[in-house]
Amino acid sequence: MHDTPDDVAAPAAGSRGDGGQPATSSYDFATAEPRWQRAWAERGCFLAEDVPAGDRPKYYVLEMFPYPSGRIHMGHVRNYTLGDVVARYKRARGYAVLHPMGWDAFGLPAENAARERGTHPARWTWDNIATMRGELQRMGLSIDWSREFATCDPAYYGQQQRLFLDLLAAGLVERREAWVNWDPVDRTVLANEQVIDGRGWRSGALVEKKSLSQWFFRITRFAPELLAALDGMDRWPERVRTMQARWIGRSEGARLAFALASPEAGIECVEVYTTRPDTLYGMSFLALAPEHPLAAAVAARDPAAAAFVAECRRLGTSEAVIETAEKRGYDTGLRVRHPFIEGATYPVWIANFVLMEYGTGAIFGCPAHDQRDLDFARACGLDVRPVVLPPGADAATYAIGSEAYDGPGTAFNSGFLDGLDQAAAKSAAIARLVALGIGEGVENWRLRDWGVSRQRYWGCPIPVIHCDACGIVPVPDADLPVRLPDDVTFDRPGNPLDHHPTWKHVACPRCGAAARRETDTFDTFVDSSWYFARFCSPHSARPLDRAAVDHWLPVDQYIGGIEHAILHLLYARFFTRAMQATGHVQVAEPFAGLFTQGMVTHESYRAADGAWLYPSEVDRRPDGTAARRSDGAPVTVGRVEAMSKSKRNTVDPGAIIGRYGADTARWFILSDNPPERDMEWTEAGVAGAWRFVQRVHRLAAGDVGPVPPPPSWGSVAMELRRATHRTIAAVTEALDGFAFNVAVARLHELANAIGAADRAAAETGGAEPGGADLRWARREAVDMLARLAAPMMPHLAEEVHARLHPGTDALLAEAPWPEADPALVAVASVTVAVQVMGKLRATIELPVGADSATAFAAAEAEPNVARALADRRVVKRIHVPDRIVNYVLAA
RNA sequence: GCCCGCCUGGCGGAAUGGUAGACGCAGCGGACUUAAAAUCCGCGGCCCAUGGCGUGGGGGUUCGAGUCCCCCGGCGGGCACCA
Repeated sequence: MHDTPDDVAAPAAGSRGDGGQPATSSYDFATAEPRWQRAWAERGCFLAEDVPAGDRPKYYVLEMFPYPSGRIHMGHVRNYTLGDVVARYKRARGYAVLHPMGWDAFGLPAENAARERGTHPARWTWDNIATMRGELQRMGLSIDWSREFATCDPAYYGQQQRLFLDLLAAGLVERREAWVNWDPVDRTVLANEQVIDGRGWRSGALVEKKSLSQWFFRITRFAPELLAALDGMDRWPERVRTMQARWIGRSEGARLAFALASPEAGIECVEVYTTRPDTLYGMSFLALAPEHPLAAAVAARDPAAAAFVAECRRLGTSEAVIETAEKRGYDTGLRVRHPFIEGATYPVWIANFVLMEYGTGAIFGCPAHDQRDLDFARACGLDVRPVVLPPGADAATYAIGSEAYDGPGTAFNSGFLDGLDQAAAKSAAIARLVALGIGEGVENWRLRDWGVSRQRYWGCPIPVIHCDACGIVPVPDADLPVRLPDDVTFDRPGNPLDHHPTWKHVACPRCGAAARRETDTFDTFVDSSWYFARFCSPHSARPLDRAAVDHWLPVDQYIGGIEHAILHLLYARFFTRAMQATGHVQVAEPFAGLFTQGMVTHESYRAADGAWLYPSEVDRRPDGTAARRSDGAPVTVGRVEAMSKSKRNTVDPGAIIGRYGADTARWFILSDNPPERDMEWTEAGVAGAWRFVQRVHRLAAGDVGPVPPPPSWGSVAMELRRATHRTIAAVTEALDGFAFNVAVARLHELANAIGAADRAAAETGGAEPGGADLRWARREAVDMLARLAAPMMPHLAEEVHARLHPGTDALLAEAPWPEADPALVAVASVTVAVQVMGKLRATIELPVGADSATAFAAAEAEPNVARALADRRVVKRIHVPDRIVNYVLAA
């Protein structure tokens, strides 16, 4: 049987030593939580101003906004709890906090729902939003709901259209014919980043190549800045910065033209990009991508070449990735001249490992110093000629085996480059190429422009009109937003906007002739590339209000999943720079601090027939086995892994909150481990959090109202006060460092200290008559427990606060963060470890700041220490005040 | 293959180069109870125990290493023919 809160009986009365006050019954979160949520809402505790009048410093906390898929999941609970702790804590620390919420509401699932169930995407989306808003509100998040928006609202996407037209006018958008990744299942174009292992990131279908006219954001224009700025982003995780740097992929090298010994179909030379111009003397072949124009020219007259090219294309996206592609090639019979060696020529091959998309689609092969070239040379019987001599190697005998050498060294066998180190050889080679007029030093980027056209209905319409006479015409500002039509059908594949009988037919705004609307919509990553800025002035009639964004941006703390390390975060960074260039914002970078949370995991369960079972369908037995609840059939307990619908190892946040309350769910999700790591959701863990919530409630039961300060303090009261103030300091430090699990541990300790004081009080009654000092100290301790726990369990904290401060209507949500009294944090004496040769022999109690003479005397008085030192010569004595004493003995 | 991270009791984890294992979970013992639940208290790394060994393994720096350096292993993640 599973316990529910309702089954839990009231705790025993008189458990405290303060006169036998009966404790109250267990905490009724079900009425308390909504009550405090209403109180916060009525007082507008969490409302921010677009441009605040006061002089409080600003703090913008943002969690990645959710896609309204239907219900919230535990990943959301973790994400939004983390953000809420930060928001509530910073608010208490005196910041004016902006903590908004919205909906990433465009996207394919809404259209899939329309196709599968006949629900209109808008209806489906808005229903989901309503459900999920309710679930988030039950979590008690300190969100400014007056700023809420959904990206599928014309009020939002209309402004996005304005931004787009500004970017278009600024030359940051381009339309061009491009080979695109076509997802045949979703029937849409995918960005390179959305193709994973040759498959669509959402559908999993094998991606095909297709040529279409597309809109592109010119993200490559900002590649240098996007890369350089990563260095200064010290509040981003190192690995995210590394991933982005690699994605942007700057390299330095040379671009040079190889002259063909005899022209082919009018082509006289082949351009090559290389990062190793210093190894040109080691060349043994030139290789072309199968899609290279020269390869096509050869294929046009050579059926065998054509067959090889066709085979590469077939293997291209699919099997080449699955198999560990073997290097293969086709000798075209053509030859190119070496740029430096008079009269030398090399064969031109078509090779399956050369990519048309990177560099120039052709390479020169230097097998000795590039592993891929070496593999290819060995497979095709080509020369291997070393031209870089590793330090210490002998030029006469140095040879390449099965591994290419790409380390540092000195050029040899290299004509005018001989004896130069790598850097010098590179510049000398480039200088010669320039002098010969056949090449130059260049930098190259891996980053591609961002194609944003999607052949979908449920997205933001791209606000342009195609006119046969005028070409591409922006939709005039007065005609914005370009709204999606409601009356669409999903009974055939492709884009419903294109099928719509009237929507796309409009008059050209410029010449008035019949023209067509663009029927493509934006990639939904566009929607999420500026939403954080819109939150600053969500109701503005322009995309952004300069005063508001200048005040609030950048986001001080952004929190979300690592899965967005490249796509979303890079697009948002680009968009911010684009908005800066068009005068919409002042800042260049959107997110000053980034925190990436770990996943929520759970055991998975399988019945004998192999079917996955939900945790709620399974009973865990004390002996570690598991059984299906419905019939007791045995269940196999599987791996602990990320919660997913397919494995059914999900736990419904709504059910947890309904059963235990939001505070318990929040407390558990924070308590078990550091937030950047994966956490395992367990029933036992929730139950533990539930017990602590109840315990805090019990500690605040009974007579806890205001008491006059006592004239003096007994030792029990003083000890409790010290524990309280140490906790204030420790929890503050933990929250500053995102160590929420440590903050939880420190609060457990304070609760333990209150319990210990209660027991001591039962014995001594305190120093003051009637235990006035203890009553005061205890009340302080409970007060601080509630205030320090408030960012994490806000409802119960309010409940306790209200009980401690009867008659006040001040809310804890508006109260300042407590400050530790340094005099109480400081301790009078410390336990100092005594080591002999680094091994612990004793501990001694010393006054704080005791000098070395005192420390050594006390240490040597310890029998264990004296014994260890007996008959040995002490070479050195070390004393680190308040820390340690160590004796070094002669060998 | 390359890059990044991680490895501490039965489990999650804590620990400015200074007493390793805070705090919690699970466990065991006790109190309370007619009984159970709940609650409260206590115990808890390992061993040949006045001592010895212990933070994946091996080496190093240091008076002192979970922490710093080098090598190796394992696990996880990211990128992947980027010329």
